[in-house]
Formats: sequence, C-alpha cells, structure tokens
Amino acid sequence: MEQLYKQLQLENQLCFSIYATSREITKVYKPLLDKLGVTYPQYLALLVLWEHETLSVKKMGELLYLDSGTLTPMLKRMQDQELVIRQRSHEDERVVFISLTEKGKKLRDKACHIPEEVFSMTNKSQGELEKLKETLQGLLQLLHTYNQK
Amino acid sequence: MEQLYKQLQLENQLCFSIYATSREITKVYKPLLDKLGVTYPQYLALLVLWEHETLSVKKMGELLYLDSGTLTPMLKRMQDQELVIRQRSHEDERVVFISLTEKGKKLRDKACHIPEEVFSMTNKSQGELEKLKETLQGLLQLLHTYNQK
DNA sequence: CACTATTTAATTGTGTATAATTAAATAAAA
DNA sequence: TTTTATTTAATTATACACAATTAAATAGTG
Repeated sequence: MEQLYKQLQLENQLCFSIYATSREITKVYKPLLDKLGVTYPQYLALLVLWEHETLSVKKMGELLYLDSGTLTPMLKRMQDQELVIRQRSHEDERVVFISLTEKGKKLRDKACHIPEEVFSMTNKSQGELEKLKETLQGLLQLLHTYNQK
Repeated sequence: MEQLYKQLQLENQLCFSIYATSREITKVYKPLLDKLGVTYPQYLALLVLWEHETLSVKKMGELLYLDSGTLTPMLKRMQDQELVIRQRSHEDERVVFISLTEKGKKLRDKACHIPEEVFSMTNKSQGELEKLKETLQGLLQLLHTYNQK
C-alpha cells in the first residue's frame, strides 16, 4: 500500500506538471495578448484563422480540440469585437463558417513578434523546446485517439 | 514576414501542444474520477490533502498553483460532498484550514489504482514519461518564477 | 498606542471547458 | 418517398480559472 500511496504524490504526477505548466504559460502570454485585446484561447482561434482564412465551427473544433460549447460563445465574443464574421452555409444550413474581418487579419502583424518574445524568456534552446513539442504532440495524438473510442 | 508568419502556425506552438494535451488528459481521468465522484481539479486537491492531512488555503494554492478565487468555491463544493472540513484558525482568523473527513480519507484507497491505469494506456515506458515530467517541472518552475516578478 | 502596511480569504465579474440535450438539416435505407 | 439515422451548432447546466476588489486581521513602525 505504501508503494501505491507513493504513486499518488503530486510530485509524481505527469498530469499535474502538464496541467500547471499550461496555466503558467497562459499567464506568460497574458500581457502580450492584452495589447491585442484577446484572451489566450481566442489567440489560438486566430492562429488557425490566419492560416485557413475561413473555417466551419466543426473544423475549428477539430484543429483546436474544442467543441461547440466552448467555441460558439467564444466566437460570438470575437464577433462582438469585430474580429470575425459568422455566417451559415447556404449549401448546408447546419454549418456555420467563421472568417476574419479586416481588423482580425491586421492583428496578425501585431502578433508576429509574440512567439519570439515567449521563446526568449525561457532560456531554453530551440532544439530542446522543439523536442518537447514533438513529444507532447505524440502524446496528444495518442490520448485523443483513446478519448475518441 | 513569411518567416514570422510561419512562427504563428498552430503546428509550431509548444504552448498549444501543452494546452491541448492537458485537456485530453483530463478526459482520460474523467471516467476513473467519476467513480470517486470528484472532478480532476478536486482530485489534485485530494492528492495534496492525502499527503499533508491539513493545509491552509494559501498553502494549497502554492502547491497547486491556484488562487483563492478557484479554491474557495471548489473547497466549498467538496465540503458539501463531505470530503473536507473548512475551519478558521484560532491563532490567526484570516487563515482557513482544510482537512479531510473520514470519507475523504477513505477515497485514497479507491484512487490507488488510478496512476497505474492511466500509465498503462499510454504504451510509453516509465522512463520516457518520467523524463517528460522532469522536463515540464523545470519549465514550470521557470515560468512560475517569471510570473511572480 | 495609533497608524500604516501586509497578509489572507472571500467576493465579483468575465471567460473558458465540457457533458448532455435540443433542434434543424441532410443523407441513407426500406 | 416516408422513415430512420447521422451530422452539425446551439443551448443549458456545472465547474473551473483568474484579475481585481473587498474586508478582516495581524504585524510593524514611529
């Protein structure tokens, strides 16, 4: 039982180190994103829209691993800020397409320097962070596949 | 500019791989924690209480990297479920001590097998996950120190 | 001792997250 | 072609997260 209890120590939880690190990362981004007037999840939404121009809510959810319960209200807030436009498809009335306004497109140039700023504060090598990212992407795929079943 | 735009691709964001992985991990824990009747953040709170028996809200926040705006309502819900007891210190009336009820203590034995169950589904080696954990703990410390300034 | 600063939780307001349900539309099958 | 199943967003309810403020208590200073 001692051994089993030891497995329950916070110190030994990989899950916690990921969970806490994720939240600390959000805090690092906060002052940078405040300048753009967006939150961290909204920034992620912008990343995929800058890459794809127009996306359905479903496709955005697949890319960001988020569902409509999260995306719908978030995208409505972004529409209120005039960052995105939401419009139903004519071919299939169930589908809602999200696209960027001019204001949303312009934010890209203000965001350009953010990755570099965040990287520089870590004092880690590019290679080390790259490797960590790939390890996590592998784990992410594995867990996501498992959760789909 | 092309190079700068490339840095904004979702695929290149370490932050996103951590963010998304963290949420997928929570989903893996969900069915296991449902059996105990707790959420994932509540499970983390139980982990530190199983280790420390009694903790102030402040100390719990330090251990879990959470503030009172998150902990206070969560601990009240856990009190409603009769998992914890909240009582103010006599020496310092500002301090609230959290301790486990018998029911809360007993959950430990039901939780014992969870780490093993989660580990087994990953198909990763113990060493690989251990190394990932240590890398993230280092990053967590670094970011947390930065965010404190 | 009075006054100020600090510490600690609680509260408030906003913004995610996710499970579960609903509703509308399309596609597939009998 | 009616019926059935599936797909897609939206909605609802619950539970975090965190910034900012408040309030109470303690500690420190002159």
